[in-house]
Amino acid sequence: MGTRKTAVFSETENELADLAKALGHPARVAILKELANRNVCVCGEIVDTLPLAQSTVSQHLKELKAAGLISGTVEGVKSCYCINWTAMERLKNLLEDCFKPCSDQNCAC
Amino acid sequence: MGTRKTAVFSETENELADLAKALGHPARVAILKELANRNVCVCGEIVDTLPLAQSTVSQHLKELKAAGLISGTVEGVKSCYCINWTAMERLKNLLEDCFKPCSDQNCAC
DNA sequence: AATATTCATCGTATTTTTGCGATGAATTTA
DNA sequence: TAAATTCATCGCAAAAATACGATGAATATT
Repeated sequence: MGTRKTAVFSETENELADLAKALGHPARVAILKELANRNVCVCGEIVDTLPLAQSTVSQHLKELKAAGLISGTVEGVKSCYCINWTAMERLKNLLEDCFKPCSDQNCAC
Repeated sequence: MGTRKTAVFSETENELADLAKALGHPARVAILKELANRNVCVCGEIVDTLPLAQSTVSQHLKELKAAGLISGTVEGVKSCYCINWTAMERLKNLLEDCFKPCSDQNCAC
């Protein structure tokens, strides 16, 4: 119990769910927004823009990276992150492809 | 601790995060897919398509409804659900609007 | 060399999520 | 009226997520 039964769902369902889950926190949305706005890859400045502890932000960055939504490189003593636009596009495409409305829509709800 | 600090983020960030979180589980993705494929609003047949207990599916439906991604009506002894295409569109738009790449992309990551 | 900065990781506490069986209400069917 | 069906909710257990401070490693600065 308490464990997600991922093995039981399709590849695509899990992929979309994982990407969505990574986006499913306002802090991570804010981080991605920040990364999208700066052309230069930002590092710890992200921490300054968020009302969260450094360790917490670091954890969120780790999650985004694990989901493939961002990439990061070490620049001396600093860590530099930026958005993975390919993954963002992938998310949009999955969203588009998975939920196509069928031809005749006569829902009563 | 353990509580999401929603009050600290912007309306838009929270809205997108909430929609994404609702989508952040393969079972809920599967449910939405099923609802998208059937023009007739489906009810408990969803349970048959998923390898989860009825109570678990019911809970996922509740979450999707709370997020506004689906709507449900009671049809006698049955419950009828269908996708809220407006919310799906809203999710896509938020995704599009929040993460616009800035003009000059020279990321080194 | 000593100090400072940056940041990932660890440990911990709390809350939320996930999942299931049991129960019960509402409606159908027999 | 009695039995069956549908399904939401409750209660519980286990796991994951959220958040923070402390620590330490790596690099910069003085």
